[in-house]
Amino acid sequence: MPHHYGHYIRILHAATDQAMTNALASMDLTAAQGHIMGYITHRPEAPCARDIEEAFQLSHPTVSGLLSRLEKKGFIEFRPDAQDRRCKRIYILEKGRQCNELMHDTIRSAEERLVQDFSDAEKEQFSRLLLRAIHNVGESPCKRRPKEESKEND
Amino acid sequence: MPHHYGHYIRILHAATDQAMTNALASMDLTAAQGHIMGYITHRPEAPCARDIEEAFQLSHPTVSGLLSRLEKKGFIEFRPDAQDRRCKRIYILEKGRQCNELMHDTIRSAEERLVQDFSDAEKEQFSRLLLRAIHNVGESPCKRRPKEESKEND
DNA sequence: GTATATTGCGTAGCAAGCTACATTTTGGGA
DNA sequence: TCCCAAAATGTAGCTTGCTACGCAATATAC
Repeated sequence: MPHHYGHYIRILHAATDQAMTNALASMDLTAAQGHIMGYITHRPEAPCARDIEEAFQLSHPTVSGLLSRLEKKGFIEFRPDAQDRRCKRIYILEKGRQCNELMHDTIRSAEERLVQDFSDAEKEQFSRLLLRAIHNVGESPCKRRPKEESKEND
Repeated sequence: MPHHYGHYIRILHAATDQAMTNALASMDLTAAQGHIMGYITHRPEAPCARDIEEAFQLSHPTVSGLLSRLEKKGFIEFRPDAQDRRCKRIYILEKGRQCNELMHDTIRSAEERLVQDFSDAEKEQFSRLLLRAIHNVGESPCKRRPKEESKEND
């Protein structure tokens, strides 16, 4: 009897996404936007769109849309890079910095709720199985080649 | 150190969805459309949109859009119910029936690939943990109340 | 039998994902 | 130097998900 992993994963994704979006609604952020804000905030250097595409495995148009909505709402700002005029660096504005703590806690507690009745061993196992499944499927949606050299540190 | 389940789940969902969509592309079906076709096909009675919303936990507009695209491509057909004029029953057309076998195999092998190096125990565990996580999150996206009475059989 | 609630569907409008293509800038090679 | 490839972004157009409406038909209540 086959297990319907695809179905479970779709349901689980929809549910977690919805839960996080609801939890962040008071801050005027969606789940996707919140995760990106978290990434930008705890980066040492102001990232550009490309960095976010890499980190979240998302296509450029997707990231572009998310960032433009964040900009329109006043969470972030674009400033051109002095060295490379192709690249627009992303800076957090005051409004973005304000909701950082609350957002971080909100996301963390949503993560914890997901596995609230799991033992430590089960949590480990869940992570391992998810990562193995990701690896098995392969198929990164936006097919970007792996970028063989690891840049100048990070 | 927290595990980023939300992140893993998002990636896994995107990857499986993409893999299934690629696999079904030759039949002019997407993953979402394929799953619905499978559901309609192996139903004893011609279902209506509402049945699909229940089965897949999707909102009415989402299902409505999917079905209208399937209709436009000639996979299905709507016919009004004789008893209840509100309800449009969904019938599979020849084109839909033709790709049924191939589609079923394609989806099944994508499911198997996901857990290709899992032991039987790990497969069981994966299903159990996914279902528990879904239950923990709760939060059904389209908040339809649980329908306290379980209808006549089925 | 009529009034109201429920149910099924349709549509508008939005977010978030994708592909495919164009544009600009950078950088490397002949 | 000059030309072309690679990289970063922009934009058009699609699917899939949602909420929030409204409408028509049925079912229930009085």
